[in-house]
Amino acid sequence: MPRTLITSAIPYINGIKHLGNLIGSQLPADLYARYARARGHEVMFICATDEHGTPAELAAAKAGKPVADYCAEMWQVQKDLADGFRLSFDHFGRSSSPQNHRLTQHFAGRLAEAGLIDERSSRQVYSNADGRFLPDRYIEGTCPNCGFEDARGDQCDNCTKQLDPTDLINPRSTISGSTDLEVRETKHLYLKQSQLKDKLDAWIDSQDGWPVLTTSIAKKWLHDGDGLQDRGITRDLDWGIPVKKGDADWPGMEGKVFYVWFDAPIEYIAGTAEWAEAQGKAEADWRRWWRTDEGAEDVRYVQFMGKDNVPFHTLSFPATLLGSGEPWKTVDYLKSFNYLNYDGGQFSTSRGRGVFMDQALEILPADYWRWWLLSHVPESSDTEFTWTAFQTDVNKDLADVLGNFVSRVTKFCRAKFGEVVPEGGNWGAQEEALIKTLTGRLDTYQLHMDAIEIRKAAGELRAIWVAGNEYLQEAAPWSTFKTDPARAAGQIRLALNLIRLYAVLSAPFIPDAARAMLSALGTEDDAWPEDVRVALAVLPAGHGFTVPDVLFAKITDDQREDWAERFAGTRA
RNA sequence: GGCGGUAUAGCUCAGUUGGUUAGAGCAGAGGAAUCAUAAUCCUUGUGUCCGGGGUUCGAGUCCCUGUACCGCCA
Repeated sequence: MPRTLITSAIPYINGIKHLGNLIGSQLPADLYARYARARGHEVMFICATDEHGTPAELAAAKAGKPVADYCAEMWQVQKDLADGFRLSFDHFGRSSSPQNHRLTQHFAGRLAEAGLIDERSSRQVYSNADGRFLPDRYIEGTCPNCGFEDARGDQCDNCTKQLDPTDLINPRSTISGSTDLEVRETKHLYLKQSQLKDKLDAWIDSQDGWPVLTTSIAKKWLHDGDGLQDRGITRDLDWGIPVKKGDADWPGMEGKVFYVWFDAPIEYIAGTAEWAEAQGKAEADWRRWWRTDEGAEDVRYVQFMGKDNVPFHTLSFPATLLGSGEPWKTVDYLKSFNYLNYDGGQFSTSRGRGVFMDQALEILPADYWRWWLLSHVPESSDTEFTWTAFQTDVNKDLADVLGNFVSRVTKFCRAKFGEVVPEGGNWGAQEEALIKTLTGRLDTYQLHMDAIEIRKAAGELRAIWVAGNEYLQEAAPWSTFKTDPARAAGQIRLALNLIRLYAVLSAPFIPDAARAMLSALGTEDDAWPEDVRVALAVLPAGHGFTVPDVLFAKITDDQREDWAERFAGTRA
């Protein structure tokens, strides 16, 4: 049995994500996980929340809560929304878990032993009032260059000159507004990525068939300018994973934590360890997914992420894994996405522009969003979400082509034969032609899904739905029924089986509707078709069914206008 | 300022390593059917493939250049 490890980029903890974030990693990852399971793979699908760092601390402070409490609450919120979208994670973890603490410290220790970590001193701004060091963007002051009063610590937005926080005149903390700041000497750990440059370069060259987007971004970081730079992996914060060398203390690093980008990808591994604990499994049960010396040599590991995350997954995280000198599983295929734009502009979390995950589920069932987003996933370039396109596409594809097919077949059968699969009639040329068409299209569909060519797969699935309508149109059971009822019965028996086949093939995209279809047909048989001819005979004559409710109600013009207005501006 | 991406039918997008009359879905037009969520099916595209150069027997597809939009970085 093939084994597939799937991870989705982990969403940051502060706040609810918008649809652009969803389609950029979690949703396509879920599609692939569902498909792989349906094809009989043993799948481990991991996601988590990314909880450390200054933004989380500030969001918690704003909410008036301890950061740990805030993160726990927001984790639950994100977990519920993931469930709402039917994201089928085997585990949805937290980067703040004990497992991640241990693993992160372990990796740091291994890297130190390998001579890949440097201690370097730097001068940074400390705020006495806030009791903390301030990252560049949390310091503002007057620009020494142009006199602009709200220049940030890293750059003046007025004259665009790059700044060092210590250059600012009358600097102040943007957290508290305090001007009681001083410059302190502080030591930090740096991961010597530059020493791993050739190894990473060779590793990327050894990958076959990665999307151009992925490799071009990685190559640029490797070769641009002075090449891959060393990166600081620690911070002067309270909230995070304490700096340790494995189990041992790290002299000089007391009170410091690892920087969020260092521990976040390690959470993929830790999340699998969390899964094992939650399932009451042994250590070996998760290690067989991640250690090539403990059973992971036959695992295929696929990552999903937006293009902004590519450098971390092609360089930083592999640097951690390869640099450890241990046989950890590295990614085999990295699927990256462009951005989804909203109605002529960007989705914006800060301005509340666009549709957020909670709002989306308030107005429509998950399947509507899943279908539209997946069939328009920004694979080769940025894509545009517009309400009119959403309305016409969803109405056409889901309501008219698929939903109405189910409706017309089941209702016709009920009217002429009752709610039971009718008996009689044999397959003729039309049926043979349909089987031939479907066999070819199924083959293509699988090819696209295997290659994670999502838009093409969606197009093929839609064509499979259309083939059913074409068949009905040609077979015209409403017509044959008048002259040859047995023939009509045979046609409808085939059409009812077609509904079951559609449920199975569509389930990765629209799991709820798929379940509703199977349920209406009174069957649990959701086996992936090995042979179309056989699959179209699963429901035998005499098998009872019920006419389901409308699968997909259409989106009305009023709804569309209402939503377009509601989500255009600021989030309530 | 540096870097990257994108510019293809009214709209959203496909177009493998350059090769014959540039495609799909939607929208539009015409027709068929009437089982169905007024849902389906068939037919229908005279597009300067952003502009300008160049390489080539041949370029949407490669090179140079200009323009527009969008990101990323410091």
